[in-house]
This record gives sequence, structure tokens and C-alpha cells, in this order.
Amino acid sequence: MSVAEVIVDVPTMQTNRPFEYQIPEALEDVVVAGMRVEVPFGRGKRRIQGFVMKVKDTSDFQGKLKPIIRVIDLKPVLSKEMLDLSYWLADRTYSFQISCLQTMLPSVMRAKYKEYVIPLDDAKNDSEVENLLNGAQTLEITNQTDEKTVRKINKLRKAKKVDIQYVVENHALQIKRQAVTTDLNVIQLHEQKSKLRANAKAQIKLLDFLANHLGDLPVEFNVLQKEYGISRAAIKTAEKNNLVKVVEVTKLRKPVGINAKKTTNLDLTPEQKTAVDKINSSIVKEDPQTYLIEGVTGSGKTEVYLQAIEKAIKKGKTALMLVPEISLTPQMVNRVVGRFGDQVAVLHSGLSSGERYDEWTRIENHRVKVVVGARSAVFAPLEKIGLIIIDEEHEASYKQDDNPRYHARDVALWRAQVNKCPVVLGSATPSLESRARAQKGVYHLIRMTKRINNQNLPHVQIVDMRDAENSAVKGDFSPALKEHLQETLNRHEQAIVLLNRRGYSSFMMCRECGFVLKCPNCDVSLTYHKDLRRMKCHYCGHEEPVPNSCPNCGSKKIGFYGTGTQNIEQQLNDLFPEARILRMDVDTTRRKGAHAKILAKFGQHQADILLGTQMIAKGLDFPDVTLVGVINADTTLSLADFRASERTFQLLTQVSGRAGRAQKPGKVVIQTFNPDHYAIKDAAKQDYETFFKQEMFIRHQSNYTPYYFTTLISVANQDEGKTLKQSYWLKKQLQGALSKDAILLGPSPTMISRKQNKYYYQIIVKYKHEPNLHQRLLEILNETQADAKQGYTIAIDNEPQHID
DNA sequence: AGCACGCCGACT
DNA sequence: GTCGGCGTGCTC
Repeated sequence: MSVAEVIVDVPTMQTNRPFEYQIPEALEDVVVAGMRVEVPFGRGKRRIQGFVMKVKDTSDFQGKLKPIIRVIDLKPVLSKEMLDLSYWLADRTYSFQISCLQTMLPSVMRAKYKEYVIPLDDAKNDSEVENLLNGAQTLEITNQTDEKTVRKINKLRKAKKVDIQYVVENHALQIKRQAVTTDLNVIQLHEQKSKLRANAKAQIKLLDFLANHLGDLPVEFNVLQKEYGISRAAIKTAEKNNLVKVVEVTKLRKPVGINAKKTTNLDLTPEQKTAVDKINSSIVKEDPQTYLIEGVTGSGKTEVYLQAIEKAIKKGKTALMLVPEISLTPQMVNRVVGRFGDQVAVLHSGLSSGERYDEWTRIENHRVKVVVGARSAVFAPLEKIGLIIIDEEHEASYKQDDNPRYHARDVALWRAQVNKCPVVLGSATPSLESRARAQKGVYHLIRMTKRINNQNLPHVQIVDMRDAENSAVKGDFSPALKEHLQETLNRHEQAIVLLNRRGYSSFMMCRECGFVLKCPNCDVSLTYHKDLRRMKCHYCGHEEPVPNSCPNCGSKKIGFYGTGTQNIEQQLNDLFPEARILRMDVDTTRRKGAHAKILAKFGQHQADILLGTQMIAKGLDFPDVTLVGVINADTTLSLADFRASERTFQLLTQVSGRAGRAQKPGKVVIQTFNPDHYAIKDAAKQDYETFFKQEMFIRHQSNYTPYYFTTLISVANQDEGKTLKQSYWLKKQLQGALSKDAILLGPSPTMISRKQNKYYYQIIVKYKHEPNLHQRLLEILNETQADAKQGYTIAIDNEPQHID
């Protein structure tokens, strides 16, 4: 007897374990681990999708096993590595295993469930049934089906007149197309052509086409029709005369940007060479070491990546390169594709779900050696990985912010262990966690301090907005920034203006002295809560009234801080009526491809000023940009988040790196109310190391990452009282499991304490070594699962990226 | 999640 | 009396 352990597609705590199914004889040698199967589940006739985790020949189950209905895949869609990874991932992120398995696959492979009402045999002519079906054979039940109909169906079901049929649908279908190919070679084709009658125009055209495109066969019918005017009839005639063959091809939608010119290795600077040598030695030794490249903007990290990838490929291995979604620009993609051609698969959000599935299939079929993609590409079905690269390693977007809340870096490190390959983390501004690990020797630190071609770092000027001259200005542009913009325009060069919009108008700052209202306990800024009209701390729950005057200098100029991009655009228009301005923010980039379009336009110098939010800070390389202006450097600094300084430093350093990438010298103007803050001063000097030391000191003082681990637990319910009660119960449970050294903060309301009509409260655990915590949290999830039906949601975020 | 079972209130 | 409301427990 063969038995399969199956993880079923029911994301609840009670079903978060394998269920055993009997493998029918017909499927005896067909069902293997990693396949999707359709199984019956529950008392009714419900059918659902499941993943086979294991095949064995004995059962531990006391009752009678149900048989597997059918296999959905002909071969496994998840390898042993991925199945193993799913256990680890589910445990680490406190998620359902089914959710982990699903996130590893393209979304089209997620099962779709449909329900139909079907009449039972002896009730086919029943008037009520006929009325319900309205002449049709079946009736689909969707969530659109109105209550009255549902009631009618239930009644007829009880009367045994109709039944419900469940259908599991697989949407991952490849598009099959007819195509033409031939067994003849060029000489034979010419021979055949000469035998044709002169008036057989279409046949001649077809044979000419084949002779010229022998390398590209088979070619689809519709391509021949559309691009060469060769009809289906002509092809059929040629087939009849044994000139061509008609075959079916699975059409793979080819994603954009694969038109890159072939490039070859660039000469390396000594620093680059050292980096490549170190990484390559680990690739050769199959040694799962982690390297952290701390390289200033413009130091040529990408070339290091490319040459290391080449090494991996030469060894017969594959390579995985992760890039933040926002820097997955055609520029970036073309550099990789230019080097490795069609051995590269690109996974980015611009792909349709079908295209994404096709790319996944190409990788799965071993037709790809290199995968470039954003966060979820870390699950690419590559085998024999020889190298994993994570560019812009500090980016918060590598952490998924809903379930499963995984960090791509952690997954990459796990896969590197299994594949015995090195991991390269690269950034101009590494995350404190990674840099600290390098300090401790867990990672190998590679520093690249020089820009290629010895370009100078841009000159950075910090403008103190508290100065009389600047605070007298009506708008948001200081005289200094205005002047530099004008000069740049006069020289017909380009400028980037960054508006730091995160944390928009939620905190209070004094425009006279730069004072920001902070929590007395937690050293993060207080957040304004509209509903209460009070200032609150998101960490500990401290609250106080909104002040009328600055507690530091007594000025009345204290207020909420923030300006929108439209407003700034207007100001720019007024100041420089002759300048062409491009605005890039969530509003102008909502449409697919809009992001790339704006950048392309700016790259072709069709505009003088690019105005935008954080999204313009990353990896752009425009030779004509000689000025970068930062309107309000402080907003991220004042976020109610312990990573605020780190985020500000990263943003300013990255955006400053955009100025003066080519021969022309660059200039950066940073406007701020905190000119003496180390995050701003160090960013101006592009001095990561000094910033790192200072920030580590602060983190040490205030017991944050990387000195402490953090876990964030949030509770939500429609009823605020219930939410609070549950939060306090939770806190008590945790206190029982934690040692004296752990720090428990909260419960406190979240930034938007009410979303979708639910109240949110959170508890933060900071700890160094708590062996019981993980187990206790799993137990708590189990104990509270019954509450889920009463509308409680408990979410656990291991090492949160932001706390709001 | 979806379904059955079971225990209470308000209707043909 | 019974229809149907939802609270509880189970699914190989």
C-alpha cells in the first residue's frame, strides 16, 4: 500500500499539518513528493488542492484513508530543497505551511475553486430545480450569488433534488500554438524551390523564409501570417508536399528588455579584482561563505557581480541575483542580459502572471543559468546554485510584509547552505545587522572605497533651514538650492529633486529650532492620532496632548511637517517657468511601465528636473545629472521607528550618489532642520563607517537591533476593548515565558490604529537569548486559533523592518 | 475554509 | 411542535 502525506490548501491553524491519503493503484508510481494533487477533504464532497510532502508505505492514521483523486502535475513542481525549505520557512515566520508552499510558486499555480449546482437524476424535471437552473445544465455558485438563491439551493439540497459539485482548476496552462519547421537544409530548400512553378508565389516565399531563418525554427503560424504574409493555406500545401512539418510549440511569452547588446568583461580596478578573487575562490571551493561588499556609490559593484556570475556558470553552476524591485530597471536588466544573453531569466513585477509562469517554467526546465529578480525570485527553481547575490542588501523591501513574513536574505542564506555556494551582499550603505555581522567575522567584509575612473564624490552642501534667511522664505526652496538649480539649468544640465515624503505630517517639529516631539521612554518621535487628537508612542503607548508651543524654545512655530509632490512641482514651475519638470511619485507611476517611461524620458534629456520621492534615489545613472537637491532630509529621521536614522542616512547617501556620475562634477544640496544630526552629516561625507559606529552606539544604548532581536506581535479586533484585553492577556503569557533580560513593550496602538474597521495593538519583544519564546509563540497561536472565528487576528513578525 | 451536529428561540 | 439561528469541533 502506498500512502501520501499531503499539506492541504486550507490555511487555518487546525489543518496546518500533513493529512494522509491512499495512493490508488493507477497512480502508484506516478505520485511523488513535490507534486500537487487533488484530494477530497471534509465530510462533504469538497475537493481541494494539496502538496505531496512524502510518499511512504505505512499509515499512522487510525481511520480509513481517502484516495487521491488525481495528480495535477505530471512531474513535481517543488524539489526536495524547496519542500525542506517550506518547513523551515513556516517555522521561522509563524506561517501556515500551505502559504509557504504557495509563495514558492507562480501565482497562476494557485488552485482556483469553483462550485456548481447540479440536479440529481430523479429531480431533473422538478419545477423548482428547473426554475433555479433556468434551463442550464448547471449553475455556478460564486460570492456574487445572492442570499435568496443560496437559501433556495440549500433547501433543494436537503430535499435531495440537487447537489454541489466542487471543481479544482489549474490556471497554469501553457499556450499551445501551431508552428512550422523543416528537415531540409539550405541546399535542399533551394533545390525544392527550383522545382516549383513560377506562379507558386506563396511557396517560393515560404521556402525563402525557411532558408533564411533555419536557426529560428520552428516559427509560429501567426508570426508567418502577420510579419511575412504567408497564409495558413500555403503552409498546408507545403506540408502536403513534404517540404515542411507542422508542430505544436508551447509559446513562451518573452518578457521585455531582451534586446541588449552583447557586452564583455570590463577591466577591473584593484579593489574590484580583490573582491572578484575572494568570491570566486568560494565558488570554486563550494564554500557557503557570506561576503558583504561595502562599496561607495559608483565603485562598480555590478561588474564584480557579473564576473563572479560568469565564474559560477563556467563551473557548470547557476546564479541567482536579487535586486530591489525599484532598481530592476531596463538599464540594470540590460547589463546582465548583455553579458549572459538568453541564459538569463528576469522576474519582475511588470510581468503578467502568464509571463511570470513562463519564466518560471524556463528556469524549471534548466534552460536558464542566471535568474535576476526581486524578493520572490529567491524561490526560483534553480538547481546547482553556485552563487547568490543580493544587491542593495539594506533595502527593506526584501522583507515581505504579509504572510509569510520572510526576509529574502535569510532564505538566500538557507539556500546557500544547501547548495554549498557563497552569498554576496552588496550595498553602499549596508544594514546595521549585516555590517555588525561582518564586524564579528560571521560575514567577510569587502570594502570598495574608490569610484571607478577615479570620479570625485559629489560636493555636498547642507543648508540649515532654521537660518533666518531660509525660514523667511515662503516656499520650500532655500536661496542656495534655488541658485544651484538656476545654474544647472543655465548649463543645460539636469537636476534631481528629492522630496522625502514618508512619515508625512504625522509628527511635530518646530520650524524655529528643529525640535521634534519625542517619547520620553523610547527615543522615537511621537505620532499624531487624529481620532484622539493626541500624540502617541507606537512602542510603549505613552501619550500626551498636542503642544501649542515648542517645549524646547517656546516658539509658536511648532506644527505638523510635510509637503506633497504636487505642491513642490507647482513651486518649481513658479520659480523656473522655462524648465521642463518630470514628477515621479505613486500617482504618476501607478500605471504599469510608467516608472520606466518617466526614467527613459529623463535619460534622453527630454526634461531638466526630475522631481520625486524615494523611488528616484536608487541606482539611476544619468550622465547629465549634476545637481541633486533634497527638500526635506528630516522626515524619515523623525519617523516613529528605531531605524529612522539608518533609513535617512541610506536615502541621502544613495541619492547623493546620483550626482556627477560621468565626467562633469556633481553637487548635492541637502535642506534640513537638523544640520548637526550625524545621519545627515555622515551622509554628506558619504562616510558609512563613521555613521555605523555612531548608530551602533545609539542602538547599544537603547537596546535595539543588532544588539537585541525584536519580535512584533499585533492583535486586531473590531471591538477596541476586546483588542486591548487580548493584548494584555498576550503580554501576560509572554511574561511567563521570558527571562528577566527580555524587554516587553506595549501594548500600544499602531499608527493607523484602525484599518478596515479593526483596531490594532502591538507588543514588541526585545531579547538576546530566549529559548522558550519561539515555542511559546507557536503555542499561543494554537491556543488562540479558536478566537480567530470571533474576529481576532494575531500576527507575529520576526525581525520587523518597520514598526508602525 | 466548509460542513455537520447540536442546542436554543420565534414562527407556519 | 419545527424551522433556522449560530456556537463548536473536525477534516486523512
